[in-house]
Amino acid sequence: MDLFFIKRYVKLSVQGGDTVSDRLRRQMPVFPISVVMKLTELSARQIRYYETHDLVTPQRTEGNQRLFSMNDLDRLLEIRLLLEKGFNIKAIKQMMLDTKDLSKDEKKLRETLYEDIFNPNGRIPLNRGDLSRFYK
DNA sequence: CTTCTCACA
DNA sequence: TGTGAGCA
Repeated sequence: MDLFFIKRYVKLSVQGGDTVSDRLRRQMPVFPISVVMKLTELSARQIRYYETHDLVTPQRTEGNQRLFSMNDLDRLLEIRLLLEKGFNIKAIKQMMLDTKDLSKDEKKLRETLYEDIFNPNGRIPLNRGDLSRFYK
């Protein structure tokens, strides 16, 4: 299945509003790894591997089984997209870090980066210098 | 039967 | 990253 189709589908479910209940709904741990595998087309190995790198943080059941939320799902789809764009885990980790403690210029650059990267037909019109900051 | 962790002919 | 062992 086309990644952008899946992503759009998930986005519809993920979007919703910005009310407290909406946020809670997006954080609700409901998907077992088998469902996440099908929706993201990632292997269980990959999904668990990304968790060890703190790219996603699914909750656990009493039996220690992972339960993913809508947010987790959306995040995994972004990871896969970035992977297909040729970024490695370290780079992706840098890009997906919380942006709250970044400078204005840094935020602006990151926004531009994301717009380019997540454009279905888009290339990544960047200088090596711009990109290298994510490979530290 | 599904998922988990760990380890590597 | 894949894959299989051995549990829960």
